[in-house]
Amino acid sequence: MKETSRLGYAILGLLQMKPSSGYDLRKVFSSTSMKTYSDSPGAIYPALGRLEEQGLVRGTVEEGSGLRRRQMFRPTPKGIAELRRWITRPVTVDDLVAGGQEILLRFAFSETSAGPVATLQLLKSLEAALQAYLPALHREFDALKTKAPTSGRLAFECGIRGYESLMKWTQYAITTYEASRK
Amino acid sequence: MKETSRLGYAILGLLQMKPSSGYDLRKVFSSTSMKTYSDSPGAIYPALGRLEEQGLVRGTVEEGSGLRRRQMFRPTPKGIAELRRWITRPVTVDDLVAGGQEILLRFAFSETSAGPVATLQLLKSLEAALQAYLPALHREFDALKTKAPTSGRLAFECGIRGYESLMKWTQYAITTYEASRK
DNA sequence: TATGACATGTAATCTGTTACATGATTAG
DNA sequence: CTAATCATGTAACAGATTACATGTCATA
Repeated sequence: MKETSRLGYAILGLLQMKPSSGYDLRKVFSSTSMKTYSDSPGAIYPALGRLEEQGLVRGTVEEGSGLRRRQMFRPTPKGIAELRRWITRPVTVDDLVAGGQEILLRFAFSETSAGPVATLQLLKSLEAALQAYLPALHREFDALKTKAPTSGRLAFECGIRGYESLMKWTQYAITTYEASRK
Repeated sequence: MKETSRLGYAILGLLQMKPSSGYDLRKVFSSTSMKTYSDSPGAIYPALGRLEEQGLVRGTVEEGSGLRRRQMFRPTPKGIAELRRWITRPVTVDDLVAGGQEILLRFAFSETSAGPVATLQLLKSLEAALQAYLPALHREFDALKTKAPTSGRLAFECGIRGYESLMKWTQYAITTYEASRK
């Protein structure tokens, strides 16, 4: 079985929070802060089709009296399990290099989909991955510092700051979660 | 003429700093911190081919005595002009939403390709875009704060912190640049 | 001489973008 | 009645991934 794309997981996560039609999903993606994902019908309807083929979601046409034709999608038990599997797998350095967007998506759905314990585990896993990655980045920066032009050096610093900011957020999120569990 | 992809500009920028073969480029992309871009031959060689078709680079086969067959690529004048055009165009909010990776790439090449004045302009443009975007993000956060679950709220905060960190870096970079110009 | 690194490429496939197409329903 | 919005899709295309294919050169 082929792997599910990031858009696929984003859709699966949204459906798990609230059954929706393709059009509903488009609205979510086009409204701010989820703009990273495409709101184009040419992306969403095929993605829904693939998820349905894989047995992760099921669509049912609504036939209310005066209602427009509208297909509501819901995750199947298999879809819910797959979503949880994706969310709870450990964070790797590759996940970080890829930009952290996927991790954030996993985190955003983790509470409703996998529960607070799993959420905390995800955060700890992220912290561990960052703790492993940051020193390597610093070493690389020290090596590059002398020979690169100013703009290259600053660009690298931007990346490092980004990861450091992510680390601070992670620790803040862990604290918040641990406080709310008491 | 079709638009050049991000990978295309990354290649163009690297070639402008140092003429390279496809294999050289793969090594740059596979070695740390440029891992965002694909180091697979199936991405790089076609990308080089497209750039050559568009007249932005030119490849010449090296025929040194005992050397292996090796094609070195260099940007053409047209390629250099196109790179500068891409670097110097103003930063939009859409650029920010897309994740800021493209902006960073533009910045990384800006000094060698467009000069320090253009680099400073790019940074100022980025600052302006952030100044326009951050208040909107905060408003959206306030609206979402009450109804979203903890994980959703925290995920949003992560995004905001990222942009704030980027803003601080931008201001730091501007200061650095202005100081070095004196 | 066989193994592994260097170096370049192609083919199948998947995903997403852009643009177009269709029809139902509601508001003015 | 007509325009806008709701709602769903398709078709052509571009770009990337994966896996495979090919051949050169150094070295053990």
